[in-house]
Amino acid sequence: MPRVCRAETAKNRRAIRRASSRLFREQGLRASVSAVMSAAGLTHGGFYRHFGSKDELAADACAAAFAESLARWRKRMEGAQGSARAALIEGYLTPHNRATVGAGCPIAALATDVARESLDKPVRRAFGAGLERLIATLAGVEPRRGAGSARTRALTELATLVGAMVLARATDGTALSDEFMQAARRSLLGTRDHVPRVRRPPGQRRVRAR
Amino acid sequence: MPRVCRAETAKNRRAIRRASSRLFREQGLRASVSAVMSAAGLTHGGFYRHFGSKDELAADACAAAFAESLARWRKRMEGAQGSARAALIEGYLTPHNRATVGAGCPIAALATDVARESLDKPVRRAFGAGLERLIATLAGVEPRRGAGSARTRALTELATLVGAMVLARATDGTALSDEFMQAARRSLLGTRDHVPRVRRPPGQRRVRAR
DNA sequence: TGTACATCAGTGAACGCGCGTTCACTGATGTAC
DNA sequence: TGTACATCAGTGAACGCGCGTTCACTGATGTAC
Repeated sequence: MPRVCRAETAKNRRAIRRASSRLFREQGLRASVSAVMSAAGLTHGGFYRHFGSKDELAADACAAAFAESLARWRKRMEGAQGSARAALIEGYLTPHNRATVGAGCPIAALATDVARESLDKPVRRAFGAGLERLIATLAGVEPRRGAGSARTRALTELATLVGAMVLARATDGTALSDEFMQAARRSLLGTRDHVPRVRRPPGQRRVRAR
Repeated sequence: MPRVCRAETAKNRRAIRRASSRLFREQGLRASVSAVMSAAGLTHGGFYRHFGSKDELAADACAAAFAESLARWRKRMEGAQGSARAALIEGYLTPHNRATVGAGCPIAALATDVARESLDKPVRRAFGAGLERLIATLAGVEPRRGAGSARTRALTELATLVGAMVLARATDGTALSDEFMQAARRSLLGTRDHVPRVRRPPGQRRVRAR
């Protein structure tokens, strides 16, 4: 079935973007063009009508994954009863998120793959840009606490979240996997057995870690 | 040159182990058998005299990388003037460590790859076993601080270290990369702009977090 | 210690397979009149 | 609005290449006597 109408073409492009965004997160950047096209319901030959190269697709898929992630973060923050920060953290460190790599955080899924790409690859720019947006969101989530350190705190919290998720996934199926997620939740949300005395801003919801 | 003496065979096996341990960390588990053998100074055909499969090699290489890492941690702890914990953290979050993936922490290098392997692959057991040993080391580093939470603290600290390193590598070449390492160092070592009042055990060296 | 021979570590070609990319082809779509 | 035709989205075969693994071969090593 050759030559498809413009609306159909646009729909197919979105399908390729969506499929690649999922498959790259699940399998890494080595997920094949054929697999992506097949998941989008097309044959591999038509790929180059939509993207100039696999590298270009990787950047596009990465950007799409970050956009999706950012939208989810914002939704969680807005829907939070009490601390938006706690809502983000609790929403992140869940067994469901651990299991659904293809729909989850692109940082935890792709950071190592991106690190292995050479510095001029387009996926690096897409990753960096998406990352900066998530950092800004996380840094802005609770404007209190000492001067210029909101960003520093956000960077560390993100590192802890991503590290815990990556480690939980690498140890999936063992008790250690749950331990990583619980430990990070407790530490970040300040349950008493980890950080003894946390000064909690008044009016903030007391969060149960676990 | 066929049939080599036993000492030579053992030496070659060590060369394969060393090369694979480095290449897997650098390129991921998709580093090829040919590349490994070539880096070990051999041709690819002889590989199966040493290992039953690439999966078996991956497990062996992973175990070797963890052994190397554990030895380095212990050395740092013993050589520390002041806080052993601070020595570990400062030794981990360095530009040198960020640049030398092939000789560095196997967790930061391989966790995502391991997470993508199916649960029955031997590399998962090797990874889990090595990880537990590093966790035990980190948990035992400072026996103080509230009852059963040494392990919980170690798990979170490891997540933060690994997350910061992975993120620093993914953003290598940008200012953000250094920021990740500095933020994690400050947070973990308790410089005042992040965690306001840390009770420092007496006699412990005051650490500059850059 | 010396000799005869089986063993087996390493070589390099070959296997079937999947990769990223190219290309001739198709015919419905979009456009010029 | 209708007609003629150029465009181009999608197909499927093909390209050169590298993958993990196998195998016939080699000859120095290790062993049995």
